[in-house]
Amino acid sequence: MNDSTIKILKEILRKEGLRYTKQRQAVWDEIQNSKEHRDAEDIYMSIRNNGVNVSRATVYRTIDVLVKNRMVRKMDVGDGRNRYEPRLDDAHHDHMICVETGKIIEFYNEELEDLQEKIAEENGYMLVRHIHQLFVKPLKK
Amino acid sequence: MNDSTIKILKEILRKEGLRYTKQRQAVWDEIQNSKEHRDAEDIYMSIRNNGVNVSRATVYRTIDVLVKNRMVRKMDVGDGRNRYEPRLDDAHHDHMICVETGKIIEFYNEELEDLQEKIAEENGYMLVRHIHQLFVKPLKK
DNA sequence: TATCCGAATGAGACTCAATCTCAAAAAGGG
DNA sequence: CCCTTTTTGAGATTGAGTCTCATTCGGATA
Repeated sequence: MNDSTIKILKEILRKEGLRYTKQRQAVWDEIQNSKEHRDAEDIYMSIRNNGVNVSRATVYRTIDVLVKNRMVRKMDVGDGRNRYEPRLDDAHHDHMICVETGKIIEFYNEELEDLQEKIAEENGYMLVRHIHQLFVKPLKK
Repeated sequence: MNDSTIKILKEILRKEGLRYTKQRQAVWDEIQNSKEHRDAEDIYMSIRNNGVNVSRATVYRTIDVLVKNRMVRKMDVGDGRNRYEPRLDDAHHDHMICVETGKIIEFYNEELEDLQEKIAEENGYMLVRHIHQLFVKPLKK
């Protein structure tokens, strides 16, 4: 939809030795244009409703490329369906999931990030990535 | 297999209004007797190999009861198959997964635990539970 | 210990997200 | 425009996990 992210996508596809197609562009547009945490089916349906012909296979295949290239973050909410959100250059964050409302709250805590690296190192490892979800419920007032 | 854990299991089943059966005992024995992080199919096959007749349905149903009653911890390693480990009275811990060898290392860090509660509270929530996995690779020496 | 009834079991059907297949369509360099 | 290679898509397949329901079993009661 906007010039700069089209260029980013083309750049990544070239780097991966893949071709630029309207389906791949549509998948990236769809994820990029909504900050929500959406599942693959939702993304697939939205693209079709926008009039672009695409298959589930292509949606999944494209998401894999985007995840690998850090354009999209894949998150496991624990209900069997992965959720995806755009990454672009925004900072890393983790998620808090309200067990009563299902609401997803993003958070970032520097101390937490540092601590994780420290723990990995203390065990002789280097942190590659992490999954961190807090399941919470509202504090009663 | 050992008297005290049989009593614990019977106690839980009674509390839940469920009957004590050899299948339920076998599932608990199987999980309890190995400190590994095993998947349901693995547990199912082991029980059958030990000569106890059991179905997958019963294995899954029993695991749910054990998880609910904190006898077993269910963990999502991110490959689509949940792993289970005995809990008994051992302290809580998180997991570090080596992306090169697949090895699972357990860790516990008090500071990390406190920090998570603090983050939840700062957002107006109470921590119920959390998922925390560090994907790591060995530090080169 | 025998009876009885609701709970538990198991074989296999089913669900559903995700992956795979492969013929047909499209990309893109020449 | 051609040609080769990649991509696509419809639908089949996979696989973890759940559900169904006729049959079996636990265990309270007498």
